[in-house]
Amino acid sequence: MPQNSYLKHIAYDSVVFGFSGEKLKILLMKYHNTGFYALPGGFVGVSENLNDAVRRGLKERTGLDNIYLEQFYTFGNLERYKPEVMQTILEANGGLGNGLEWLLDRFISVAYFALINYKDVIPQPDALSDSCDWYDLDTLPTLILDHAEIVKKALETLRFNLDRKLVTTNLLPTYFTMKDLQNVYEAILGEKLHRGTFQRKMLGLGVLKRHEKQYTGAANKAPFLYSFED
Amino acid sequence: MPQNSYLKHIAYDSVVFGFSGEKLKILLMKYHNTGFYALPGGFVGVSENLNDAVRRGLKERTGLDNIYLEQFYTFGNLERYKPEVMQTILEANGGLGNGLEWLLDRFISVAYFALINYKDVIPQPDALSDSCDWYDLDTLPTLILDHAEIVKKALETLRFNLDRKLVTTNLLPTYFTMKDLQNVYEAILGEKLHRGTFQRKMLGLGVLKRHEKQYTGAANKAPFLYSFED
DNA sequence: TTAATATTGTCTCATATTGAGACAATATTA
DNA sequence: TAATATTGTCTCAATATGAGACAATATTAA
Repeated sequence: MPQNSYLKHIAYDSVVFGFSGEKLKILLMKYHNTGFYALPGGFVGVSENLNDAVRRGLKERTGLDNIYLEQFYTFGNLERYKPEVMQTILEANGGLGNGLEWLLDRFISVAYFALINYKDVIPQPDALSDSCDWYDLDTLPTLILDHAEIVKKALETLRFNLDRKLVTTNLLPTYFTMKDLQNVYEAILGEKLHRGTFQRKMLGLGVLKRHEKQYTGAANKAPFLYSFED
Repeated sequence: MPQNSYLKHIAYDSVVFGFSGEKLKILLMKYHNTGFYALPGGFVGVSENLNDAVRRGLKERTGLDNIYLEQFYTFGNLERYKPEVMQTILEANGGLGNGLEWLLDRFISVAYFALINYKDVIPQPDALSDSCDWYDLDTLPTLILDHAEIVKKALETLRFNLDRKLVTTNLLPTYFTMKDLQNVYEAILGEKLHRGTFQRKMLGLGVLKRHEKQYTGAANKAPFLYSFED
């Protein structure tokens, strides 16, 4: 794609949350030959909606359409302008002179978080990256630029909105148990919740549909499966 | 300022809320010879933090420093790219050829809302505008581009966060009565609140400091004045 | 000087919500 | 058939909320 196909100075970064069943994880890219870890991000086509650009990028990394996506902040501090970082990445990938000099400019980044069903995703690296993989939120590697701050703010926003909207079902498969749902809440909030109270509250929302029981073979009463009422 | 002093494609718009004592109002600019109304906005210097650019712009319009400011969304749809609007504005101000052609490009706009004490402000127009003045939120004129949508989202965000943070004191003078505070809440929420319950809740937060009574000359019990506990 | 009036600060009471534990129901294994 | 772990639901106390009631004023009218 020729360089003038993207808007200058504007980037996006996405914090893709997944839930393994125990822990919250996010997707990180590792760049070729640099040891640099970064959030999956990209640029906005000159004839493309900002939100569409982010969905396009997520589709490339995760293969998923119709992802739950929320824009939460735009980072525009000067401290995030470190051309030497991008220079290193480009040099590790065959150097400049490929019409990629525009990447060395200052960028303002619009940040989004996505909530997706961990098991549906096979992460895909891009041309500049060795890998795109899941990392535990509580043991992340060092990230480039201000990406650690972006992750922090994403989690804060998610927590802040948790009791306003039932978004956590996006982190689970279509059918899930009440315990699965509680595990997601506890992973996001970082604290234990009372089982009876949690169950009462979730059922009280009136948006969960109860299905048949899930017989796992465990030596105990089988839990109901639920789905999100659409 | 030469054109290359600003980052291309990036703008900001600000929804400045003030409270007249009865109604919520916002600041609007009216452009010379066009009848166009718009939110106060601006651009980001190449060596300037995004947040600082917004504070600089607000300082020019309101004369105020240390304003309560919150970034709430970044608007990047293609539909907001209407170069003919900016062209009309520029032609009404002496035409192009002044090195202002970059204003005809596509812009992504980072939107902020500010909460300020209405009485502290003497609105100041800029070079392109006839006026910068307060308008009732419920009887706004037609705004350019997507500015009506920006206002709508600003109000939604303000409402959504209203019971999480005590931000409304930013809309009042240093000393205010409980009724003043309740009026602000009612104006933002668009509904009446029960007096006793409201008072109990606000005092229960433990962040209001009670001062002497306010004797206004009205034929009734004088209310206490409060300030925000810092 | 006293009564009338509007508004305030606070209280009470009914209702709703929340936090924490208790208990029966069950799906499996010993 | 008993033991065990976990689930669904209930109960009860503690808290919070919604709505009205009432005494305490600051002023005006009589």
